[in-house]
Amino acid sequence: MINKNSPVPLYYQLEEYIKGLIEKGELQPGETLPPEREYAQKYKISRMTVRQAINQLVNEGYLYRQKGKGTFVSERKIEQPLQGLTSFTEEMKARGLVPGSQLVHFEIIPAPSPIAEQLTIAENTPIYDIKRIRLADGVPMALETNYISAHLAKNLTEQIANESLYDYIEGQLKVRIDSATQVIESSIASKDEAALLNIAEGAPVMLIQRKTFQKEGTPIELVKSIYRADRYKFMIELKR
Amino acid sequence: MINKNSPVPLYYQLEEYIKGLIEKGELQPGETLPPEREYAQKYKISRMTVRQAINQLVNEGYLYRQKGKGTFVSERKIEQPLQGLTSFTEEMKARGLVPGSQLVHFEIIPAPSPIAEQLTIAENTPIYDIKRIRLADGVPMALETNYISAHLAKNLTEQIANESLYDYIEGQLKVRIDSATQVIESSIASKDEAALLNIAEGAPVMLIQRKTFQKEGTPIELVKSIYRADRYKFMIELKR
DNA sequence: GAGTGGTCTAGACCACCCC
DNA sequence: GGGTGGTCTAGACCACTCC
Repeated sequence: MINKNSPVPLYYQLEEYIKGLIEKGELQPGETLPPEREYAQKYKISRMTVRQAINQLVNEGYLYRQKGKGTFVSERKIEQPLQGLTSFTEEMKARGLVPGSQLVHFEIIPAPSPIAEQLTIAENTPIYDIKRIRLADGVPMALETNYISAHLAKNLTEQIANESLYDYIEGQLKVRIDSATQVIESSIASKDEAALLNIAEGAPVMLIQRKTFQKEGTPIELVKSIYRADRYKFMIELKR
Repeated sequence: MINKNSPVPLYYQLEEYIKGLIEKGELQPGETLPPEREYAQKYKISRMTVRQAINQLVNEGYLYRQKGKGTFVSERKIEQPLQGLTSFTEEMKARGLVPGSQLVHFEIIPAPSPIAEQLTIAENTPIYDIKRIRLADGVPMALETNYISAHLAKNLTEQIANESLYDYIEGQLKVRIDSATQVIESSIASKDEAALLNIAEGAPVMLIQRKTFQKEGTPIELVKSIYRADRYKFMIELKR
C-alpha cells in the first residue's frame, strides 16, 4: 500500500489509501480507525507522517478525533461535487447534466471605476466583458457576465470564452484559482433577462456575484450570474 | 512572546502572535515572513512546531507559501464576521443591527417521515416545531422554522426558543455545532409569508434550508428560513 | 551555492479515557 | 495502568528559487 520509492509523499499515499477505504465503505461511519502508532509500525513510517495524513482527512471532514479514545469515521459522507469552488461547467457535469454556452457579448472595454476597484487595477484599464447564456442539457440555466483584466487574460478569444473559462485560466494562463467570495441575492427577472433565459418577466431569479482570487489574494475576475430559480438551487457546506 | 511554561501550546502561542502582527498591520499584505528556521532559533523551539503554527494560518487564509521563496502575508483580509457558520443572532450583531425575535409557533409534534429521515431519528419521534419572525432593528427580516429532536433538546422552553437557539444548544446542551449544509433558492412570498414579513405577496424571497451537524456527523437540527430579498444578501467565502 | 519551504525520522512526555 | 491522541524535539535530505 505504501511505496517508499515513489515520488508521491508518504503522507499523501496513506491519506489516499484511507480515503479510499472510507469511500469504498470498507471503513464504516462511526468505526474506529486503527491507532496512529499501528499505522506507523505497519508501514514502517514515522507517527508524525501518519498524523499528517490523518490531519488532512480530519480537515476535510472524513474523520474526527477524540482525545484519549481514538479516531473515527464521520457519519456524514462528504458531498464531493457540491462543496468548494467550482465553475458552471464543472458543476453541471457533477450533476450529470451536459453544460453548454451561448456567447451573446464579447468585447474589450475600459474598466469602469467600480469594477476596476474590485479587480484592484487602474480605472479604464482594458478588461474583457463577456456575456454568455449558460445551458444545461440545452436549456437556459443562467446568464453569466465575466470581467477579467485583458492584461492578465492574454489572447483570450471568443472561441475560448465560449468554452470553460476556468480551464483556460488554470490551464493556459497557469494562474491557480484559490478562493472566491460570493454574494447571493434573490431577485426577479427583468424584461431582457427574461427573454434571454426564456422565462416570464418578473419570475424569481438568483443573483450571484463572485470574485475569484489567487492564493496571494490578488483578484482574478468578477462574475455576475443570474440563475433561473425554477431550475437551480445553490448548495454549500459551512464549517463553524 | 513565547512562554514555554504556559499550558498554552507553543504552536498556538506563535500562531496567535503572528496573526496579531497581521491584524495590527505590522506585517503588511505581500510582505515576506521570516523563515521558519529563524522563528525556531529565535524562540528556541523546533522547526516542526513553527510549521504547525504557520500551517494553521495558511489554512485560514492569512498566509501563503511559495516553495523555495518564502511565506507571505495574503493580500486580502479575511472577512471575519461573514465567513463560517453563524446564527441569525450572531450575524445581525456582526452587521451592527439589533437582532430580535417574535415567536409565532411552539409545539412538540411527532416527526413526519421526511424530517425524521433528515435528522436520522425514527418517524414520529417527538420533535420541537418552532416558528419565529426574525427581526433586525425591529423590522421583519426572515421567517424561521426550526426542527430539533425533543430527546436532544431537553427542557427547551418558549422563553429559550425566543432567544438564541445556538447559545442554548452549545451553552446548555453542551452540544458542539461543527458544520452545516445549506440549500439556497430564490422564490416568491406566499400570502401567509408575505403577511408575516410585512411585504407584498409575490415579492422575491430567499429560501434557505440548513441542516447542522456535530463533529461526528450526527444531525442536530433542521432550519427552514425565508428571507426578504430587499433586506438580505447572503455572503460566503469558498475555497477551491 | 545559499536559502527557502516540503517531507520525514525516532524518539519523548503529556492529558485524557476506559477498565 | 494501558492505550489513545496532542504536543514537541533535533536533527536529516529533497526540490525549488534566486543569484
